[in-house]
This record gives sequence, C-alpha cells and structure tokens, in this order.
Amino acid sequence: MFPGYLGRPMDLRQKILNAATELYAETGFRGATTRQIAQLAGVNEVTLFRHFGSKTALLHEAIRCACANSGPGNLPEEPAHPRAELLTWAELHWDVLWNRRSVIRTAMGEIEEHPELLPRESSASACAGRELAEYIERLRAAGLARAEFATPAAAMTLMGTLFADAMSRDIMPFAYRLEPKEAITQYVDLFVRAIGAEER
Amino acid sequence: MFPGYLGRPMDLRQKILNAATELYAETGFRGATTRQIAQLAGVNEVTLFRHFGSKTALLHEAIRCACANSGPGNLPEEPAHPRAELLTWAELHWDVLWNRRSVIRTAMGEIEEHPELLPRESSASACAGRELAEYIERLRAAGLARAEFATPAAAMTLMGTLFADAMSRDIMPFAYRLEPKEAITQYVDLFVRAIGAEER
DNA sequence: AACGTATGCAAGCACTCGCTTGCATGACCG
DNA sequence: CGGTCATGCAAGCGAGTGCTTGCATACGTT
Repeated sequence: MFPGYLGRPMDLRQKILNAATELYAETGFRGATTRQIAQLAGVNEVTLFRHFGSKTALLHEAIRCACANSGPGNLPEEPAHPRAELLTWAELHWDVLWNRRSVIRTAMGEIEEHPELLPRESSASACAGRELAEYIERLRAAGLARAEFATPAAAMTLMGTLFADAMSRDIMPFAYRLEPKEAITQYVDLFVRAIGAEER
Repeated sequence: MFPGYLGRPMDLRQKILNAATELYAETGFRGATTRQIAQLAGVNEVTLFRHFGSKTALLHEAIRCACANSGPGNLPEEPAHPRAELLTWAELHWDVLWNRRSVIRTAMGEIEEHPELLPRESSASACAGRELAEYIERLRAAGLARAEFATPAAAMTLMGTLFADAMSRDIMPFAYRLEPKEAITQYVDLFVRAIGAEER
C-alpha cells in the first residue's frame, strides 16, 4: 500500500480514533457513520472493523480517550493567595471545558441512550471537582475562608458557573456580554467574596 | 374510524407533538424515527406526514413548543429581602430546568447539526437571565447589593450554577451530595454574600 | 526469494429510514 | 341520502447503514 502521503504514517489506529471523535462530536453516535469516519481518517471502511471489531467498540474507545483526565490541577497544597490561586485554576479549568465543549455536549445529550459513557469518578471534571473541594477545605482550615457554607455546594458553585459558561457561550452569545477572560475574573472575584476569602 | 379509546380523543395533533418531544428527548433527532413517534402517539405513520409534511417540520414544531417561555418570573419590582426573594426565584428556575433537562441536554448536544433550534433571545432561559440581571440592578440601585461586580457576570454565576446542577445532578450523582433543596439554599446564600446583599 | 501481515478495493447482504401511493372505512354535514 | 374529510392499512421505493467476504497488493522479516 501507499506509505501514506505524509512522511511518517502516524499511527493509523490513532488517526481513526481522532476522526471518530471529531465526527461523534459533530453528529453524535448515530450520525457518525463508519463510512464517514473512514473517509475522514483517510482509510478504508473495512479497516475500522479489522481494528476495532464494531462501530460501537470504536466509538467507545474514542470517547473514553477524548474524556480522559488531563492530569492533576494546579491548586497549591498550602494556600496563600486564594484569589490569585483560584483565578489560575479557573482559567485552566475553563480552557479544558471550552476545548472539549463539543464532545461534552454531545455526550451529555446522548447519555440516556448510552449511559456507558457516563463520566466516572475518575473523569476529568470529577477530579477537578474533588481538587477544588479539597482546596476550599484547606482554605477554611487556614482561616482564609471565613464565611459559613457547605463545601460541596461552594465547589459546585464555581464549577457550575465555569461549566455553564464554557458550554453555552458559543450558542447563546447574547447572554455572555463579557469576554471569557474578563468573565472568569468576575466569577472568581464573586466566588472569593462568597466564601469570605477576600484579602484585607 | 374509532372515536379513540378515551372519551374525548384529545387533539391528535397535540398527541403527536407530545410523542415526538418525548422520543426526541430520549433519542435525539436521528433516533426519533417516524415509525416510533407514530406508535407512541397511537397513530398511523402516514398521519404524521399528512399533518406536518415531514419529520423535520414535525420535530421543529414539537421542540419549539417544548422550549417555549413559561411565563414571567417572580422577582419583585421593589426588592426588600434579597435572600428570600432570590431563593424563591432560584427554586422555581431550577424546577423548570430540572423538568426539561432531558430535552435541553439533547438539544444542546445537537446544536451544531440543528442550529435552527438555538435558544432565541425570547427563550425561557434568556428571559430568566434578563429578569435576574434587572433585579440585581434594582438591588444595587436600592443600596442592597453593596459589593463591586459586573451585573452580567453576577447573573450568569447564579444562572450557571443552577443550570449545571439541573443538567448534571442525575448523571453525576457522586458530585452532588446535597439534596436539591438544600443545595439551592446554599447557592443562594453564597450568591447573596458574593454580591454583598447580606441583611444585617 | 519466501512468507506473514496489514491494508486496499469491490461487491454485496439484511436491515432501517423517510416518504409516497392507492384504497378502504368511518365520522360529520347538508 | 350523498359527499367530503380525516384516518387507517398495506405495500413499496430509493437511499443509507453496519458489517462481511474474497481477492489483490505492498511492506518487513527472515
């Protein structure tokens, strides 16, 4: 066969998985047909089945890869400046959500049909949530969060705000008048005040 | 034909629209086949086409109905007790989102394929967002929100938190340890503090 | 050179989908 | 009664869809 129009042929398997993920994000499970995936990957349709056995198996592997944890976050063990630390974390977390918004939306929309794709406790968002909650606990322990609140709810407040922003910003532009960066700064400022962590 | 197994036959058109909405919420645009919709509505498949012309037209009408605005909210013109007023509003808004979570998730997941279904500025959530923003402005004008913040971002904070909760609670149960009612109370308390509206 | 492996290509199969057609039947109305 | 209208039913058509089979071709290893 052709050695591939590029110098090194880049693992075929990975090329197929990428194509599958992209098509899935755009058109969902039903919409991503094996013929289209093959074409986008520049590969014959039969190859999909020889590699993965079935469309279902292929898509499962593709999506699981696409939603894998993206590594530990960046919240310090010993909090010192809540606002700055939370801002860094929030920007990073928002970026991850924003870049994957298409797959995430599709997967959420089809979760009742494909519960196998349910985010597990080890998923990226679940990890981020735990990290944030633990950080908040450390803040409180260090006397840096002086307000009264339930930690899980507080964590979900910031997580949810970022999540909703990243998922809705491009489809409801009229509701988001601030640029992402500016908006995130505002979210964090509001959050810092909500948990009583203003520096003074 | 049979007069319907029920006393009054309940507008056929509406029965079809309901079935279409239900199936769409479960299986999406592609997944909701005309044969299934017809069966669920207890109607012959041909009838769908005679009434609506095409599957596309049918689903568009069905979804547009399902996402229609649910009437004006309940935020007072003249704010007096921010916490109580926001709590009532938040519980009502969360209920709306929770009840429609299935359709909303599906529609969001397919928005790139079907942008016609984009929530317009007159949609329920858009209206709720504007209402909340205007209410916050009134709070500020009345000296009841003493913190410094950008109103749009503040509104999106509470809206986003409620949205994320209603959309994710059933599919990421491990992330939501508080019962809905308790969680919403916490969200509102945190929000009230964030905008500096604690009563004292 | 010989062989195993990975891929391509063409054809096809059984099935589903949206949609149409033709005809029968019952409900309502003048 | 006769006529129109809404609906049901059966059949089918053309276009996909997931997946399989058979065969040819190229590469790497020995």
